[in-house]
Amino acid sequence: MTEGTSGWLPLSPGERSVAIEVLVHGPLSRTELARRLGLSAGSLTRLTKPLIESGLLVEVTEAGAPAEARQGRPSQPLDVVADSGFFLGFKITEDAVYGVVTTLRSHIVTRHDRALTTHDPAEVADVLAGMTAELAQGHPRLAGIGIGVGGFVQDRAVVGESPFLLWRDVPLAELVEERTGLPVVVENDVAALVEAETWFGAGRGLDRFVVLTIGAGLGYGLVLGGRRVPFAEEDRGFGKHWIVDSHGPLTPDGRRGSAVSLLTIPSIRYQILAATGEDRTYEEILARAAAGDPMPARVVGEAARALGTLVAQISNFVMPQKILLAGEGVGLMDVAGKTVEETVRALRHPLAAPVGLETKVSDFHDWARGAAVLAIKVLVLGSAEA
Amino acid sequence: MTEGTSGWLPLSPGERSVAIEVLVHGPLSRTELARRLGLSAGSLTRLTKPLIESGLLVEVTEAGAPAEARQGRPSQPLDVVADSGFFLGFKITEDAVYGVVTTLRSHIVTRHDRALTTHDPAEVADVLAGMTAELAQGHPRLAGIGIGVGGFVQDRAVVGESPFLLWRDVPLAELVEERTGLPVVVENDVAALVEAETWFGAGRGLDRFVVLTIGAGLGYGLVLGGRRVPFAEEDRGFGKHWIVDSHGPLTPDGRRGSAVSLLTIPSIRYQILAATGEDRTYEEILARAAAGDPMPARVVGEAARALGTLVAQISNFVMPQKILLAGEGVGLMDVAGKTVEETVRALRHPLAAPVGLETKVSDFHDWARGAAVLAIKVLVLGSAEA
DNA sequence: AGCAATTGTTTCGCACCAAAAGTAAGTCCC
DNA sequence: GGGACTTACTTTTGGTGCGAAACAATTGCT
Repeated sequence: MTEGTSGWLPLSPGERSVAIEVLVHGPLSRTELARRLGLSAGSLTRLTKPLIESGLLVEVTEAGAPAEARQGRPSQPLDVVADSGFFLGFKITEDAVYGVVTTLRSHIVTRHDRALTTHDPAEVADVLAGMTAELAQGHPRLAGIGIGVGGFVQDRAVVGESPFLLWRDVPLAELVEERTGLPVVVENDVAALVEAETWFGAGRGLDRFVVLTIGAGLGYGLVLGGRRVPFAEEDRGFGKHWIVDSHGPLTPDGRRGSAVSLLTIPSIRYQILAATGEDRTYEEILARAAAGDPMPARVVGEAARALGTLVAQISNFVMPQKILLAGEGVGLMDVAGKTVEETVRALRHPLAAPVGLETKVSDFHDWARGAAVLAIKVLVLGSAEA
Repeated sequence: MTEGTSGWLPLSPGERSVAIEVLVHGPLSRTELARRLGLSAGSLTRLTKPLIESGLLVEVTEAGAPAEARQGRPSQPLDVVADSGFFLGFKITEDAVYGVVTTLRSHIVTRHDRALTTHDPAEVADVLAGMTAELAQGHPRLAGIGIGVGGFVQDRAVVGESPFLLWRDVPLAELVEERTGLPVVVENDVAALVEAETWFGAGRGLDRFVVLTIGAGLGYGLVLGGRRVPFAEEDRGFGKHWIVDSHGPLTPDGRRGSAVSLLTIPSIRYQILAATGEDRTYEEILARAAAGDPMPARVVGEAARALGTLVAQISNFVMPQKILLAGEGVGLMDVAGKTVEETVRALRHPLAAPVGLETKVSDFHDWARGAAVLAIKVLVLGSAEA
């Protein structure tokens, strides 16, 4: 199962930086790489040679678009062989496991989900191993597995605490490794998504970047200096009960105007249920709000103002170049995006640089992809960062 | 003027890290340094030798307190020779220049101030050069000058924009260098103070740390991963008009509840003047508020709630281990510290880790000291970071 | 005195890199 | 169409910085 692909591991620091640069920023010539990495031309020859020999990189002929044919010897761009290795990403939720197979470039090749009927760690590991076996059939060159879990994860291996699975100190990486024989990386789901977006997504190349996810709960990830800032408390969920409006409506958790009670999907549905007695889906509520139905419009408007307040506060204190709104609950932006933007404007200095807001509706497969990207990051690049 | 002291420049990266560690964390043995820096024992012998020969470090005999006399060969702690070089720090305000002489350890040796009657760049540089000449009499071994200015500073050399001096693109470092013959580092005053506190002050050794200054204006500095996060907008003052309470009182700048209009000394004095017709000093207002005089108590309480809101929002999104409140306007904490803490508690999750609040009343000499520390950082350690 | 523990030093070899010189592969222009 | 030029890459060489391991120094303990 682990045939062949183990050839390009491990990488030296120099090789790693070359691999990352090509992986993230597409085909690049050696000279261009030397410029970006601050190395000499000679070093690039030395560093790229083993990467090409191991099959991770290839010289592409760029027959399609030579762009501007300049003077001198033509450059010889290098690119990663996207299918030189495949990675598995899993996202574990309360009642299902979502799995994807991705290339080195994090493109999703296959999806595969399975319901979860138990939370017993060994049985969950069995489920993951079973899904791995099935997915391995179509893609023999699996190089590693990434698993995203809501909760606090230690050392990218042990689930220290996961409230919804009722887990404490479960060595999930070990359990799955011994069943599959593949290297496994476990990480908090939000952290994995943030890493993925920083590398390949909305935060690519940015210095200051924030990810805010809205779904069953809220997620918050901060990237500064191009690196994710680790917050232990955050993964435990303590940090998220932001009070955005102490004059706001009283909501289920008994605290006025907390972001969780105003913004998350269950809270919005609960508010409608409590007010009208009708149990509507999130999409139905958004549609009615858009249509002008007063009650849903009020709840959605309140949520939009809460979101705008959060965005403004984040902008004020972190000053990101971009904020990515992700998760299943960002449909809000389609209906009430204008309210969000107005709220942000009202709470910021008129001369402050406008914050870039990007919305990305994501389903559970995107979370799984995030976990796969983390596996790529750790396994291909040798767990550079803690 | 620049005799002798130029011997220990420049340092290699390894030597630099050793110098910083000893400078910041006091006397350390070679073995201890090897442990902290992740280097081998042999490397420490190699790295410390030139530092000792140049006179920057010495082996101290620690005759005073051998603490626990353990088994084995006794360690040989190294310490910086604090008076192997002196540094000048200046803080330029609208109507005065404040100067200090500090040791390598940033202890203030001498203070010297002078009124500023002009804002012409050349004349200001003349004043700085004159003060330098006077201070150099008592301390011949001056190694460099640091200058803190409110406003936007480029490349630690050019004042790009300073509203209160009405400067644009003034090459202040160059002007002072050619008058004194000493190397000069110019930086935004808040940035310099943050660097100083991160190195030698409240933020020593912390990973996540925030500085909030209250005075004629507000200042905000963020340290993550032990490094200050640079915000270009921040230095321009755009980021600080945080709206902390959109239901708050209307204040001079025409926007409801901005932090500047609720918290800064001029704003508080203005509020009292507008309400009572009496022009009181900041200290008088605080004293009256403490005594229970309703009008000052209301204004001060409002300020305390605004400060608490800021602290809570910063805690929520940056999760610092400590927030330092500095500047001339933190006397507020003595009178209404309880209100601040209550506000913070009300706006955070009950299970969230409590944020460490530290208050430090600072005068303009502390700002000047911050500039001196930056000069130490850049000049001794070779401008490691941008 | 002998042994263990701990710190610091010396020596050696390896990994990595920059500089410089050399080679390859194209364009430009008379 | 053929030399001159330009740019990309490779090879060679030398230097730097580091770790590993052997060695020396200095103490406490028995």
